[in-house]
Amino acid sequence: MNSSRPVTIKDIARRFRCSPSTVSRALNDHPAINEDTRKNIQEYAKEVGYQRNEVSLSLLNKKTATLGVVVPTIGNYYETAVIEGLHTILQPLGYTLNICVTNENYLLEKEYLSKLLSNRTEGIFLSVSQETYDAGYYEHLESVIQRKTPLIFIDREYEDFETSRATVDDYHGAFAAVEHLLTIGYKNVAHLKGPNGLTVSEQRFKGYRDCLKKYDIPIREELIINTNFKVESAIVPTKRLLDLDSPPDAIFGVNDQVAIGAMRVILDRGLKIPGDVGIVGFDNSPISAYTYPSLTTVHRPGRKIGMEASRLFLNQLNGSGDFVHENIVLPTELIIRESSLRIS
Amino acid sequence: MNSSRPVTIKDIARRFRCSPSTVSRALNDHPAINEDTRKNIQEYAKEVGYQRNEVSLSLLNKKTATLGVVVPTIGNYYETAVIEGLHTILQPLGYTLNICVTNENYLLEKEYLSKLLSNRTEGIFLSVSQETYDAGYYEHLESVIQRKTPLIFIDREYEDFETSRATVDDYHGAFAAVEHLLTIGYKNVAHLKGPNGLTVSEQRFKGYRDCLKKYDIPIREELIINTNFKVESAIVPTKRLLDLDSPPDAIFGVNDQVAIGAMRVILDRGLKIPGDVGIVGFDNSPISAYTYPSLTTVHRPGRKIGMEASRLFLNQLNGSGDFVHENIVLPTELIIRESSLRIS
DNA sequence: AAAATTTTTTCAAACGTTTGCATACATTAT
DNA sequence: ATAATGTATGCAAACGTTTGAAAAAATTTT
Repeated sequence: MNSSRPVTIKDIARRFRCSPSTVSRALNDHPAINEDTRKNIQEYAKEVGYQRNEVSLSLLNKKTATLGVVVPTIGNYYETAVIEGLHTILQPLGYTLNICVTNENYLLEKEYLSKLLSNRTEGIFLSVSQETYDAGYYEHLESVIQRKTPLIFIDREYEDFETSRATVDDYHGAFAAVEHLLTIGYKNVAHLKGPNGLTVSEQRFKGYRDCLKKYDIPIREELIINTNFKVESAIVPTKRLLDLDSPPDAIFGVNDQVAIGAMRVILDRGLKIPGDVGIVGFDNSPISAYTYPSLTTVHRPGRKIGMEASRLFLNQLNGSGDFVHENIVLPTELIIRESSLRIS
Repeated sequence: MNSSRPVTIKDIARRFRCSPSTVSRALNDHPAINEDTRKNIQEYAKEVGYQRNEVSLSLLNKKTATLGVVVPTIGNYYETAVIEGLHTILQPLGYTLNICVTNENYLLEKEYLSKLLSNRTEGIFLSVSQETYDAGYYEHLESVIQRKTPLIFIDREYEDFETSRATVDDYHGAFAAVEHLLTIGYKNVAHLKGPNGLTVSEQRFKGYRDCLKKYDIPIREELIINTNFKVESAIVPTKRLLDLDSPPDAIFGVNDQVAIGAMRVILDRGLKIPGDVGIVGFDNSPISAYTYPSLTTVHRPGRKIGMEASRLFLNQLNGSGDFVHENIVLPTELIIRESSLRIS
């Protein structure tokens, strides 16, 4: 059993009866190294499977080439699209993404941030957890700020925090969705809302509300019911909506999952979509184009958000001390499909 | 502009005119430190936001408490469930998961593995990319083996590799799915297959094939068409199936996405599900319970796979040199829903 | 052959932390 | 007063690598 301690530069130096510096230089193609020495050392290194210890280099250079991505979940299409976008830009620059999933849990988020800092992560992309938002905690961010580690908020942000942000224009996306329903003749639009407090939920809700206002339609509180973004969480609320004395003739879901859940309940009642009830979702997840009926939805550019967030990070990194934080808001796009095509 | 170099133990030592050792001991509650000294130092450390540099510790202890999770994608429910399972077991033990997405790309997979080794990751969970599988490359794994870094295969494995594995019993899952279709009266079962070469694809295909054999049904090559797991990739193949002179009366999709795509095409043709065509998917993704009609599927225990894989890793870590690799195969479960309930 | 130049190699410090051992100081027992 | 004990701190090495400066070796020029 040869213990498998990784081969170090010192081991190689011993083997060639030279100093570690020589080995280091030989491996890095330093010009001031004899051609033969270089060749021999490189060959031997390859042979014994030498791999340089990046940990020691990190310590020396105070650079880890690692970035933290802290998100509440990776269960939805959107988050994975964001990660893909980050990846697209940052991987080629040599960065490793350390993806941390908080499960909407404040304590975990705090722990991850602390760990990322301890590991000298060079930047953090953060989409705060629901618990964090609910409780209004933010002390755990202080240390990130204090250490001047670039911090980029994704989507869910603290409004009173001085950092760069990349967000989707949820407000206008929601507005457009509801306006679309109203203009083709739906009168009573319900909203399956996201969890209270989260920016995405609230912005979409505002878009819904303001659009109704614009068309002089009174807000009916009973048409607004909370969900938790998951498909299951739409079932009971939709039933409640349909059981109302004056049920809605259209539903705007906070995301596609919820909209799909709602569709199911509606179809089960023998109602027609879009004939009896119109449906609009949010996200433009791949599945939304293939449900039956296909789902009208608001495209949310996750990949672009990831790429923009990367750009924000890079700007902040290269920026001077008095760097002004940027706030990117990407537009959404209404994708009209069958679930809202009223055959009048 | 105070440069934000992180506070070190040396800085604190200078401040208290003592040695770094004392500070280190004070911060770690070493008994041989004067109570006052300890208190003062700890207070000051907190005040200036000291956070110990884990990089230096990693170098010293040759421990990084980091594990690599290398997967082809995180876009599907299953993968995220696996990650959740890994997380559930390993996070409480202090491990950080470094999630690397290869996008089914061999070069990226290779680069990630090399980087993980360079960063002295203590273990690697690997689900090999399609390209890797296709090409039959495996040199990039040699260095992992050589360094004796625990390597756990998840689902997609090289059959000729000496490592621990956690896989789902795709074969029997597929078999059960097809048997279900046959026993309730479907005669011509088509299969929307996954990409060639991948274990999951091939095992499910084998289950399909062997089940037909068991029931003395001849294999019709034209009823087996490839997809790439994505919902879009099922559209054209399904159309082709329906256009056959003798079209299938049931379709077994390699996963839920593909099955959902197929359903859409079938419904668009005015055919009834399950009346005219029965459908079964694979994965039991959350959405499958809420499609219209709901989808019969094979439950794939992603979370459990993650937890079992963690266990395999821990066993290997604590195991002696002559550790025997384990091979865990978890059973699947057929979930019968509407899409295969023939109303005869 | 000595001096000047070029080429190649080594030395030593640095990154931040921990830890066994030595040392200094204070206290108690002789 | 001296020796023995106990308490608190410092020294130095170690982890693996890079790099400026010094040194050594080889080569060229005078």
